[in-house]
Amino acid sequence: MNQPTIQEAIKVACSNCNLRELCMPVGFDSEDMQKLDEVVATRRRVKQGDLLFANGEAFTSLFAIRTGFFKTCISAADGREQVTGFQMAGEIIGLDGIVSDFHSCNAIALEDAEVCVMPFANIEDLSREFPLLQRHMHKVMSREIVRENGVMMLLGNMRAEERLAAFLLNLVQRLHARGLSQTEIVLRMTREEIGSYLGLKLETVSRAFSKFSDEGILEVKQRYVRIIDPEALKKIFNPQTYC
Amino acid sequence: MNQPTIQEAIKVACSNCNLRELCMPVGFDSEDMQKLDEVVATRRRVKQGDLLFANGEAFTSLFAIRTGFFKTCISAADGREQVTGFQMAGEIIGLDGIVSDFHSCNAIALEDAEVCVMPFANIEDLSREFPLLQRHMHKVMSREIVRENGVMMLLGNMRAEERLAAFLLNLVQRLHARGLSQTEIVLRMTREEIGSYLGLKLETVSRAFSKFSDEGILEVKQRYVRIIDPEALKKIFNPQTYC
DNA sequence: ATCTAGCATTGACGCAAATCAACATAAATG
DNA sequence: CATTTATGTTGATTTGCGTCAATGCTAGAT
Repeated sequence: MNQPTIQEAIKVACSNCNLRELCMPVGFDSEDMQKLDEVVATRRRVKQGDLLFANGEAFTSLFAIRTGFFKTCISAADGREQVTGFQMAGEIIGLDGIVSDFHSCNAIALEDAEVCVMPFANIEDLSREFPLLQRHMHKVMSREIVRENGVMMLLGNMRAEERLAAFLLNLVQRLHARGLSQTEIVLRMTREEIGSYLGLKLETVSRAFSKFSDEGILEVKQRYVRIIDPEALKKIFNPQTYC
Repeated sequence: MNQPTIQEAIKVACSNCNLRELCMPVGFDSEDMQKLDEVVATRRRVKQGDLLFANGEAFTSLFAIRTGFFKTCISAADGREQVTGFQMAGEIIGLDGIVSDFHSCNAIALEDAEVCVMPFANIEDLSREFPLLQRHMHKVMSREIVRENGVMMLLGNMRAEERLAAFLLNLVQRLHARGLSQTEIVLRMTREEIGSYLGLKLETVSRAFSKFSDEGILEVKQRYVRIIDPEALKKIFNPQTYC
């Protein structure tokens, strides 16, 4: 689990990457885009279940996910775990490490994955040269702060079914932005991992899925989920908007 | 409540500010420090109960707190509120606005306060010029991400008394870093605001205070709190570290 | 000094989710 | 193929916190 994953010295180019609009700022001419390719040093493959980085590990790079699906989690001294996020293609992972030069969470691949390794020194150097990149990085970090604010609302104020509805709506929205279905999901995480993220036990997550299924809102077959009635889901997520 | 607070055109200098080590990077020579003063455009006073900025308001500036105490909170469509943080002197507030150019939370002064207005354009311009400032801003944002990760652990995994213990320990630690007592606090927020931050109802917060008081861990008189037994508090916050 | 409004404390009771437990299903392995 | 292991579902019961309600405390207003 903890052995270093293979560093692959394949030079890759953001300029040719179909995920560029997700990871990188827009508005560059092709000449600047060439220079921007320098943020990515290498790619790295991470097998399902393996760590991309671990709590306590030295921070050197951010990672842009090319393929695959990750979870980040922190654990208390007594072993309790909290999943702090699920990350998919085009998203940036590793921001937690900047403040102390050490990572403060574990990033684990939930399926075989490939990431672009972006040494943070490169990012900072190029950010000083390219205001568009600087702005982009600021937005990436601010977006993460705002996302976590939303999770706090979820954990502090919502009941189990509201949390699951919010989670599913967020997930399909992000998948849809990547060209996937708005209604069909194959979950990459277990009920326990969903529960950890949502501050619930796995049984409660399972029951909420079953309830939604009984009510005709979802079709659920283990990891496969189809949203039959998205409006009903939105109504559960935020009742007041609809009543 | 919502009328704009007075913009004061007092030119102030970070170079002479006793909070500089909290807000600003260290390691500048006096010449660079002069240029760095340009990040702060003006100061602004905010009265107790008034908004520093509001959800939906255009984002233009970050704010460094000179004096006073703030809360930030978000509210759902149905009125449920979540306090996302409490901020004190030397801390930076407003990072939520960067991603969308609009603030996504309310920042409310819990006591009369004064802030340094730092137009974000100034920060970005000077960050390109001064790597130390650039690094500092990245750390400020990363620190906020890591803080929120910790709050997620709190909200997702901990019981009421653990949450309150964690909250109090965090508060005294930050106050102590500002030269105040490690053991005595005068809370700036109500039981309801503490509860909102911790995902609890005000009655539960009050009961936890009373329990700690009964057990001889705290002395509690309304907003005044004295920590009699810090070790016991740490033990509650994280049992496994001590057993 | 007295009144008032906002905040805090405490008790009784109810409920949503946790816990405990049994079983079902699917994927992994020999 | 059968067997093991991980994951998921469902039911019965418990419990920690929420809800509702009454009362107390304190600061500021008059």
